Amino acid sequence: MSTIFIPKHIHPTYSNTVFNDCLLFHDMTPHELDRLENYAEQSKCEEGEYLFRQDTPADFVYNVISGSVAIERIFTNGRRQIIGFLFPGDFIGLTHSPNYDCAVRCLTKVEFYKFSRKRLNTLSEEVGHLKQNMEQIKSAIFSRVMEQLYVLGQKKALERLCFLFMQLLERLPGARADRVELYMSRQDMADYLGLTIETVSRCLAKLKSDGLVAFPKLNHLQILNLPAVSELAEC
Amino acid sequence: MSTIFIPKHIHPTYSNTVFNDCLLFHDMTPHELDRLENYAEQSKCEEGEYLFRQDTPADFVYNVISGSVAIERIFTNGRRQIIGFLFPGDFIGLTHSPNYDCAVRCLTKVEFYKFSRKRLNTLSEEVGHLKQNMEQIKSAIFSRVMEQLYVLGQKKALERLCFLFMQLLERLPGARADRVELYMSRQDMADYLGLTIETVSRCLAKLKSDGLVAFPKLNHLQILNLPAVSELAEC
DNA sequence: GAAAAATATTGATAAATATCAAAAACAGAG
DNA sequence: CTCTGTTTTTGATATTTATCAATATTTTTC
Repeated sequence: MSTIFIPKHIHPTYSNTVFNDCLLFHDMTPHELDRLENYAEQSKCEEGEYLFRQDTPADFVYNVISGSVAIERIFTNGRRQIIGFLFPGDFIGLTHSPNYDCAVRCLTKVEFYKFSRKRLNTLSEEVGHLKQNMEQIKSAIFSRVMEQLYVLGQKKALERLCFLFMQLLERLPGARADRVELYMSRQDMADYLGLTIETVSRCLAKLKSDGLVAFPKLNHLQILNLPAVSELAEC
Repeated sequence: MSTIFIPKHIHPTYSNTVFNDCLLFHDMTPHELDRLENYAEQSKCEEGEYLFRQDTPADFVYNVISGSVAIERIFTNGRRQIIGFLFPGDFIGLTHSPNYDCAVRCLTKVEFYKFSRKRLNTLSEEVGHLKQNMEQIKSAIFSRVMEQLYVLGQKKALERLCFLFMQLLERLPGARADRVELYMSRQDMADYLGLTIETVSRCLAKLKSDGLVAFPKLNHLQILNLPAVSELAEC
């Protein structure tokens, strides 16, 4: 598996124990959660910084507490493709390879928990739920990447953007149709969707003039006509 | 994880035990291989038939002995995206989800080994190598899918075709630059590369007229200028 | 082996997107 | 608040790819 962990995630409540409600730690007993908590180290990273770089030792697994990151893959010719965006609750780094095969860049200030991958693996041998949950997360991630293949292979620019919007609406904790915060730049959107920044900009203009969306602020998206945007995204 | 298993694979020699040299069964003792052999059931499937369909119970893992298959994913609107092609030595069906998330269609007559997924999982608990190898295969597959994201997101039609050719050259057992058998139709190539059949056809014509490739027969590709094709594929 | 069916190629044109260039909007520093 | 640098938008045009239609080739059937 890879470094990317993008589970379909219901926003965790970190109230009691830091891991409650989090998909990876679902169904675990209080005792098990306590043990896990001992393994976690909380830390943070500033906007623009990298959590880790491609081809460096994959020693840690991360769980995003707050903020957003972009998963980037650099290719031989130096160009990059953004593989996905991750948000609070999402996991990063559950790869099997010795090195990370992607880089992770912070789009905002990011708070996260950091686990030793080795320890997490050891623990997963002992705690049945943990292991099963890890597998489930991987399944979900792979499923999402396959959907993205379809998006890049078959959809038009406008549809790709709507797809991104729907994805953000579903995955950003606290997002509502009238308030979706876009943490990434237009260039990031372009690199994610396989478009140029100009095409992204023009599609946004079109969606605006058609009354499907509005931008009270540059990075604050309002979806005015959800059925229409959803329809374009599915198509 | 998903149903797709596309290990970077050195053609297995099925001479002594059927599993020798096969990535999944690498480093296993003769005793372990014997045990595994008991779990395998050999079978075959005709061209055009499906090994399995999307959203059906994922009860078996397959290992291709001979022939080629296409991994297809059908989306809500009924359109399909080909996720990848599999060849001798490749594994299919090592998903974690209860159902397959892709369909597998035979491009040719296909011979394969069939394992009960449950049994394979049980065995992987006991045989360290097996489990590790399974993880490694998944890593490789995921890595490949990410590369494909880049291909669909960034490359032009001509480059995508060259990418496919290089992939076939590397992965088809026995393929050489002057003899790459294309088991898929032009439509399959198009659905894999996110193009139309006409664009595929025109790109082939261009590559031919530029002297980079030749087609002694419709599905028999000769790469005449390997550096040039490789260059286009990387780019 | 000839006819029919399926698949692939080619042509003309339209649509979508990229490219290059300039203007506008925005964000941060002082 | 104003200046400066960056990001975004818009405009004009070129390139790429899709679409629709016709022809050619290959495969299948009898």
